[in-house]
Amino acid sequence: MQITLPDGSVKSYDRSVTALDVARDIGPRLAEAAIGAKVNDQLWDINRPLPGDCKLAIITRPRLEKDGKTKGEHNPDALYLLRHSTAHVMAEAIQRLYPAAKLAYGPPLENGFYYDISLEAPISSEDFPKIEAEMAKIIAENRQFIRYELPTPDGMKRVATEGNKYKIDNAKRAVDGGAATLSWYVTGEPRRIRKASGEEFFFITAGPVTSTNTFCVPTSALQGSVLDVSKKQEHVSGDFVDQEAPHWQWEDLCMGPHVPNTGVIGAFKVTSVASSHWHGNVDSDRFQRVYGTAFFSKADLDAHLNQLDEAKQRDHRVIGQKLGLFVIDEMVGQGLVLWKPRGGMVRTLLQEFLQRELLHRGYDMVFTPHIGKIDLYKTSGHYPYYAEAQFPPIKMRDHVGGTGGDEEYILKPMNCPHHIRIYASDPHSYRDLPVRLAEFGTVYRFEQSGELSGMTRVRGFTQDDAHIFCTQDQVKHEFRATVELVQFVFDVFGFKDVSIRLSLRDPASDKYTGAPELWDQAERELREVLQEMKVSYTEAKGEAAFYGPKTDFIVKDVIGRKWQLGTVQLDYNLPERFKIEYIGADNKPHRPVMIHRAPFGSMERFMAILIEHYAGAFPLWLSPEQVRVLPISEKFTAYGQKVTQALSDAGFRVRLDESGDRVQAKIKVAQDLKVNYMLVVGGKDEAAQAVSIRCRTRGDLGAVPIQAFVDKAKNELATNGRDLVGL
RNA sequence: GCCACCUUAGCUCAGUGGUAGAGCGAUGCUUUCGUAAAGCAUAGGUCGUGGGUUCAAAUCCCACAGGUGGCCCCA
Repeated sequence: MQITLPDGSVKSYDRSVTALDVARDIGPRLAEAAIGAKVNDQLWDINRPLPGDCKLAIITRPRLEKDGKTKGEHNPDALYLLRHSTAHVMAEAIQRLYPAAKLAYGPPLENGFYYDISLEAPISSEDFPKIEAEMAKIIAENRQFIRYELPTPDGMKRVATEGNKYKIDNAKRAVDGGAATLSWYVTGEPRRIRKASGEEFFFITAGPVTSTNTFCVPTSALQGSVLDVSKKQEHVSGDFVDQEAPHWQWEDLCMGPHVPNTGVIGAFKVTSVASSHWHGNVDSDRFQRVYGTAFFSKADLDAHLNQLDEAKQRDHRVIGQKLGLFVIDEMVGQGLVLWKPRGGMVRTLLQEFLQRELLHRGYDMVFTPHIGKIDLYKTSGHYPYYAEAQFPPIKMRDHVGGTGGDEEYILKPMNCPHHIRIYASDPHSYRDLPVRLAEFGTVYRFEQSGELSGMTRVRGFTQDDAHIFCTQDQVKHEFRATVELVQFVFDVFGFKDVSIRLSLRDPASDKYTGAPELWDQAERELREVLQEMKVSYTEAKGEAAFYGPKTDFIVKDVIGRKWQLGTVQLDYNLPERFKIEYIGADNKPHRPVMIHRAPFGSMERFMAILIEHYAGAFPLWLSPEQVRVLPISEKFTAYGQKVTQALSDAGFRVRLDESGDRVQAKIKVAQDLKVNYMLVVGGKDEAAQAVSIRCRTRGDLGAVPIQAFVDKAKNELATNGRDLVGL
């Protein structure tokens, strides 16, 4: 057997070996730290015989710093194994506490793991300590994870015997996916029984012993952590001279792999419980989804929990409240955002910034109303396709005209139909194209109540929307220009962790409108442009808009949820539905192509992410309050007013703190509000006609003449923050 | 929409069946102060809403509303 190690060296064996055997041959310290392996880039149990010639990398537990934290970066593979194993430990603990619990599915996650479990009574956070205590016992017992495999017919029989329909389903899926065997992991060495003849057997049982869920194998069948069950017997007869008392033994149908034993789990926590559904289907069985996380050390866990706490402080809902940026008022309605003056200032600045950029890039601004007649949306396809996501129609009767008919309007769920009608209001020559119509257009969607969340998911929001009408020849150029616009915008705000998703239709679904050939063409063109631009992206089937494929820009919020911000969508369908035209060089009518695009996505969601991105500390150009003047006592209020006026005249957003507080208190207040610069003014400053600058991050920067501060601050704006005041 | 949990002063929160509390904020007075909270005083609450149990409910039960975490959804 030829084993190729990561450094390229090769080890040869003429016998079956496990990754641990190889690790031992390399060095005792490696073997000591080894908890798993990667075999041909696939995770593998450290004690499982290697499959033959292969590439092998040993996964070790991390080295710890003096303070107990992992040295350097966490190894995702090591954490994966650890958390997958901890999920088993938690499931066992829950089954011990609630014997009726049926397990469904328990994968590791980026920051932890969960297990979907069917329980008779729901559990709550009050039950966590009990579960954690039970887990701690299992970990203290330092039990081995032992793997055994059964050929699929035998394996299916075994899951059927256990009678857990979810596991039966998991097994069926594995078999349908081509698995030749099914594997189980036993937590802990099984009970041993010994016959008078000296033969020793493991007595394998799933959960509490019954007549049907047990079998026996000779103890010699345990090699490494793998139990060879090819010689299993349902019953062993004869005289037993030594028999361990029946004890609880736990196993789970599982692909693995796992860490070698439960003792590897250094620190863990059950973090939350929520509900989920079998196969994600609402009409199907409901599970308790119990979340937890695990680390190799207590210090790592504490650091992680601290980080979560800090993230909570960065949450836009928390900061929005603290800084007075926005409020969502019960009396106004769910999911309807009220932008308070400070938030409104930021939004105005965002709009000014983008609008300047759009005008520069050949867009025209338009305005359209918030409602439209229902036929408009029937033509566009919104109404029949997404009726349940819209506010119900407003019925109007024409009393004055007496025509007697009812007219129905809906709050617009999208701006495109209105923009299409603007396009259609004039004849167009190919010479006019592309036509780029932009609007900060407010739309209303009746999102499910359970989905609403701060400013990231709301029922009324304003898209920084635009629709580009162009010829087929112009599509790729225009599409590329819009993607570049989105990239430009994200760059201005310093968003680094952005993923690009090419959202395609799911050919199996019937929720899309338009001919498949047009979809294929649009999807092909988007893909080509992204490839030409050499941007990395992932493709997501089924994520397209109902009228066309799109390129979405996804960012994460502070608690790790992913949100789509910018989007660029290619659309052959709406021009067709509205039968819009332009006259080509051949003097014949042609159908233009539409591109929908929104760099921010919506003002609300963008603002939410921006608040979290900056932790509320907006850069000078975006700050609702750039400067606050702080007289050291009320005696200097008059001079403070003079300074405030000078700054205001110079175009800055500035306030004077006229309270009777001491300057320390004024600073505290201004710091908490994340004001960029505080100007402390007292007798010395007045005498010199100066201001003492304090920066919210860099503290006291010393005194300068008023005009000098104005110039420095203007320079900071002009250089987009590269030249900071005080440097 | 579904499941679980939560809702007490403007904000953050304590209060597990027996007369509603704290800190911050607000207001007033004193202090007139040089870089992250001066001192004192006062006001502010039918404890989300409605119903029920009880001699007695912020506290227990039910319904509704809103929020949070998930699920489903997401043009």
